[in-house]
Amino acid sequence: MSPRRRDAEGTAAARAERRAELLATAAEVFATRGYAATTVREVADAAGILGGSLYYHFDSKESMADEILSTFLNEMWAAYDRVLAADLGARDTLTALVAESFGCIDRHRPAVVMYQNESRHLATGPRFAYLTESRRRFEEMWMTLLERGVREGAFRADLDIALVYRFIRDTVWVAATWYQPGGRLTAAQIAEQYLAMVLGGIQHE
Amino acid sequence: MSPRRRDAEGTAAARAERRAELLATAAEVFATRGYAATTVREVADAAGILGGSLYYHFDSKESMADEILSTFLNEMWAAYDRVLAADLGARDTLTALVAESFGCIDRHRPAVVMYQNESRHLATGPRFAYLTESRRRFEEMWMTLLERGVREGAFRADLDIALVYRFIRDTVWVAATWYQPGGRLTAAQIAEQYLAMVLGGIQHE
Amino acid sequence: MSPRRRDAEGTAAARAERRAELLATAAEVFATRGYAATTVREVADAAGILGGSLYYHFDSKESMADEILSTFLNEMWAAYDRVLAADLGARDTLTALVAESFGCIDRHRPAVVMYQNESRHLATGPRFAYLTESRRRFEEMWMTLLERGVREGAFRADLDIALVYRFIRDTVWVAATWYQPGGRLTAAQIAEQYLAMVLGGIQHE
Amino acid sequence: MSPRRRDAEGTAAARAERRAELLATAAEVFATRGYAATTVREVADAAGILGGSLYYHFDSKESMADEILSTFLNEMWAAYDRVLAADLGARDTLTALVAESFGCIDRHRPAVVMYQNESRHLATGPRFAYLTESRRRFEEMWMTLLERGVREGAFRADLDIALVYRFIRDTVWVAATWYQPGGRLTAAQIAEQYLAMVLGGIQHE
DNA sequence: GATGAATGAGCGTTCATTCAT
DNA sequence: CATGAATGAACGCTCATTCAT
Repeated sequence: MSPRRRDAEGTAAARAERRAELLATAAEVFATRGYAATTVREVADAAGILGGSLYYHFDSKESMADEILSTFLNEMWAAYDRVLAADLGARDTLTALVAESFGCIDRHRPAVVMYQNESRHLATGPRFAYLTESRRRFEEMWMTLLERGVREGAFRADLDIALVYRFIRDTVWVAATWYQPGGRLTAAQIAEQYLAMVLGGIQHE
Repeated sequence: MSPRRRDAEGTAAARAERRAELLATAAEVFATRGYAATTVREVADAAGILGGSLYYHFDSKESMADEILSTFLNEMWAAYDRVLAADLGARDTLTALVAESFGCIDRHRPAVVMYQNESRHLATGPRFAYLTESRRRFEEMWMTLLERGVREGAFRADLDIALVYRFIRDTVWVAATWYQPGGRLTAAQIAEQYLAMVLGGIQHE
Repeated sequence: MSPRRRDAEGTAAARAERRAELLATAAEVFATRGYAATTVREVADAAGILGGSLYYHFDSKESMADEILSTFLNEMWAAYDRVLAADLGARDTLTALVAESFGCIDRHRPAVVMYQNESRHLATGPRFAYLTESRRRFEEMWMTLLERGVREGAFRADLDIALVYRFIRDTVWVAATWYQPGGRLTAAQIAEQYLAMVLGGIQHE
Repeated sequence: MSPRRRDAEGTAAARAERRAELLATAAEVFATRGYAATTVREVADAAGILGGSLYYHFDSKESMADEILSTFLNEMWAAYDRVLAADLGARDTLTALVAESFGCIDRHRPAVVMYQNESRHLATGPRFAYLTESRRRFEEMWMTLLERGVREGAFRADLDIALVYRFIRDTVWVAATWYQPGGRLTAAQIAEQYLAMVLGGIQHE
């Protein structure tokens, strides 16, 4: 590897790293204060630079949100696709999907919070069409799984499938709003408990 | 009762009715677009008047949010207090609370959505201290109930109580974001299904 | 005419009048300082209001430029079309067109200056496509007239027509940059002298 | 000449050449987009370097404009002074001045366009006082020439001298906005035609 | 000579709010 | 009660400029 090549890589890598740093900061602030209510100056303050300086790295406030959300969704779908490719039974697939979801919350908490709070509003712009598409695919995936589970006798047949879908979806993702990495419970422990509740109910038998 | 008195009451009643109308409109728009992203003009447009005219009825955009949220919370607590006063067993109390919660969603859907999306942000101002207080009381009420339920043998003892609390809280309230009055399922039917899931789990036994 | 009708008309008229006032001010400032170099606050200062207040009347800085230029061009073409409809000989048509042009300069001086200085730059946006179209029609009209004049024996045949076109076009319109309504010479007097020069040359015979 | 001396000269010459290159690029961009509307980055892009790098060569955007305009004006006045020193008759002086002017347009087209479009605006700063002074001298020179021409019987006496001055000035310089070096007509041919028009008029006798 | 990250003033624009009518 | 013109603070963003490397 020539020194020039190494330099170029070093520069590009440093740049990417800085972007990632700034995006992590921005995601944190957006998640805490809300995207619309957060000013670009607040993000910059949190990053220790001036408002205008953010525009050296990003085109716009919107493009920060875009990059934060798409990075998260890409990783989420990669994880989901691995689970689906494993071709497990309905119950085990559900278990694995919930576990992966909590893993995403663990690694992308601010992005998940943003997704919860802002996607409905952001999705109206053409730039965020992928949010709508992701939501559609997500619903499709879960509905298919739940229907299969009922067919296979793994899940109760007396429940409204669409309602169960929303029940699980909301239950899992809203956890991002209160989950704290490094808190009393790990993401895996929370996933385990959630699965116990969702599968078995909270009632003593 | 003198004619003057009656007039004054008529005027005051008309005024209150107009306020309520405007607040219902505002809540709808705030819930749809998000409080921060909604302009006063959008609220006024939806009400068929001009932006400035809202200020005859309300001090500020914030005071609209205040009135919307406090009206909802007051009614919610009145309903909860009636349930608690009935002194039922843990399981029946839980059932009644969930039913009442879905009733609130039915009657105050936009306010509940606002509460979900904005309360964290709004609660930072002193004017909205009651949001924090309500959240505290809510948690206290549910934790007490769940602990009692475990003690009484109504609920499973192997679950993390704090997690169950959040599980139920989120499950119930997030429903406001998709619930449509007059849709396929009534609020009561949704409540019933939710209770079936929460109590019994989705797994076929 | 009902009082309501009269009121509505009065309001609409007052509004249109205010717009016209503000546009006249804006045109003056744009012409003096240059469109790009003029800030919205400078326009507002000249109008005695605050920067933001302009946006009650206009969508954007660009829409002010648009309205100023299109108003001027519409009137100019109306005048030109009247001349062309009169079906005069080439010499008299040229005389009448030059006279009307100076009339436009007299009534729309700042707009003409803006057109001179900014149209090339503004015309790149789709909103100002009419500037390009007007320029095309203008050239076509003049070229046709000059060719006819040569054919009819009214104008010299030894000159490059395209050059004569530019000669006249520039000569006439650039006058807007120094013409002062109410100055030593009226627009009509300037037109007369210009015609004498253009038609007869400055050389003593 | 010592090697050191030769190196220094070589360096200084190379530096001056790079400056001239960059100024030519800058003038082109300023003329095309307008000085105020052109960003330093656009100039740098056109030169194939980064925005900040221009500041190694120039103090500021303004100093680029300064150097472009003063270089042009210095050369123009050198040419004019040569003409005036020849002590020709009024008609021949006018002919020579117009020819030299078109020569300037040929060699300094972007600078002339900038001068046309921006000098009024730039001249307000003290740094560009020479623009005002040049304009004054220019007017003085032409007015003196025209008055002499009328006295000598070379030019018509029935025209307003001040108007004739502006007529010629505008006619000549505005040509820079459409002249293309290497186009259908050379600068000398355009000058010839312009002189034919200005001196003899466009009318057939 | 040139880079690239940052600065900071200022821009066009928005919007909650006021108030004379 | 409502209008509509205006306010003024703040916003997202731009850009001439600086400077360590």
